[in-house]
Amino acid sequence: MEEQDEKKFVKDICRRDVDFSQWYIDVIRKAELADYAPVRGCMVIRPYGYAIWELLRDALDERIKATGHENAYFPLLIPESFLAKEAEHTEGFTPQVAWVTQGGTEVLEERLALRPTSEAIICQMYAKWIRSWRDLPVLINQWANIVRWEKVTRLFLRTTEFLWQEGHTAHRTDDEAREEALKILELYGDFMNEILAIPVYKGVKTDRERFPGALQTYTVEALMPDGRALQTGTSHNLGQHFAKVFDITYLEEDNKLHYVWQTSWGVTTRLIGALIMVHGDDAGLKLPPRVAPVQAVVVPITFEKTKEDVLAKAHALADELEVAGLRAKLDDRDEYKPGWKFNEWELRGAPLRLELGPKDVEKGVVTAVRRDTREKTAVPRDKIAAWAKDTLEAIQGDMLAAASAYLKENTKTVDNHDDFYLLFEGRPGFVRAPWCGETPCEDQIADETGATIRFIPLEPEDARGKDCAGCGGKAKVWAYFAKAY
RNA sequence: GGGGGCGUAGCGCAGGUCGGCAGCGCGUCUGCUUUGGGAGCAGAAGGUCGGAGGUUCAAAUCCUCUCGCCCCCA
Repeated sequence: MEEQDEKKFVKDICRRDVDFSQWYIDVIRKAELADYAPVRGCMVIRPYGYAIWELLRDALDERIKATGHENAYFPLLIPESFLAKEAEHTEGFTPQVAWVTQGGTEVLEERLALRPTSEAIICQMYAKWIRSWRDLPVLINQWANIVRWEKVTRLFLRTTEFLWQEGHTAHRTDDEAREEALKILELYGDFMNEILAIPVYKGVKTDRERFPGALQTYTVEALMPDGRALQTGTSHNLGQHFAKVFDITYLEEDNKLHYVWQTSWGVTTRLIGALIMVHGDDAGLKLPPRVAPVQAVVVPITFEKTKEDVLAKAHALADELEVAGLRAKLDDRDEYKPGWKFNEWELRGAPLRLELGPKDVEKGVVTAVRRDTREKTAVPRDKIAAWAKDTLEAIQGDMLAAASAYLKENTKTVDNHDDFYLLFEGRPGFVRAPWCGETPCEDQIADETGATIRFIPLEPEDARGKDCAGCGGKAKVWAYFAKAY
């Protein structure tokens, strides 16, 4: 009976345990977050989905600025010769670059790349702008669109064009650049915890997974409910590779020319994909209050005789919540019944639903329902704003706690080859295992199990004395493996 | 890189083997009755069957070419 009721709530969404990818696509389309565009691999982010993006973008932007960074904007088009300067970078990105070869009727002398990332064009400008040690550090971020010609696409997770934020900084010393890269990693982690309610691991990428052209790539990794890891952010310590090829030099206090030390870092609209997967359930989307476009939806329950009165009171309720600083919305559409609205707002992930009908009015209460627990509470009308504020905070915390518990439960440790391979016959989540540190071994593990090293912890854990879970040789460190998106 | 599926009304699809009036469900619109977990009745609108060419008295259907999209596996 219980289960039947559960199913009745939503039609048209595939159950998560039946087909997770189908569920993911269904939620995106039914909640109107995005739609396929009539262009290969591209999507349209619809108003509701874009509202989520704006909320998380603004929250992140605030943190980026609070740490001394400024926003700027660089061109979409990058001349081929710029892109070709850093060899490893070029090799890494050329398979994915889209080109402009013609302007109007004129064939271009040099093709222009649609930026797959902006190091090339930004470094070119930094070479011009940076003259003296007094110009450093340069701390610039840009919000932009990116084009990467991916073979396989998936809404929000991998599309030909996507939105992101990319920070590009230049520093006087190696240490300062490393500190910057780590500071941003920390910032990303906190942001995902506090705003998105997504717990993450922070760590370093192995050589195999490093950003093309970087000295070191730091990563933020989350776990999806299907047991696959998703990289939700990266921060690169670029060293002096780019400085040397783009000739970004400055005059130090010692009156000598030095190359700058650089970082770059970014997160993308992929975060919305993570939000959907980490928190969603069979009823649809479940948004953490801090990024919910509608935090509290007011649904009036109207009957003919009391309609006018209830509607007026519902209106007043929504207004009062807005004044109290909540993103509240009155759903007074006449053409849908309350039951329909309940389902729709659950599907769209609104954290709180406030029902107001004649019985509530009579008793002086509002019937409040939490999206995350479906818990129903009769809240005294005069206390509703304060209650809603507190409850939204509680929901935010509870959602993080639930996701953290899942991450913890699905992080396992094994210390030998057999257990390791056995685990990866399924999708065990993160697996912590001893590793020898050799790329060929890592390649072989990837070939045989489909799992890759997602990260090595920032404080490497000594695994000497153990055998490598892959090749059986002498292990050096504990690495975290997972099958990834 | 390999494999598979699809293109017909806004959305989801049937029809295709066997050529013969362009269909169904949902949605939309109008009206009335309704409204505490996806309402009911009555009526209406909506089409270059992805595109081009061919066969035929006749093509969504058969043939050739072509464009596009999606999914799965590595």
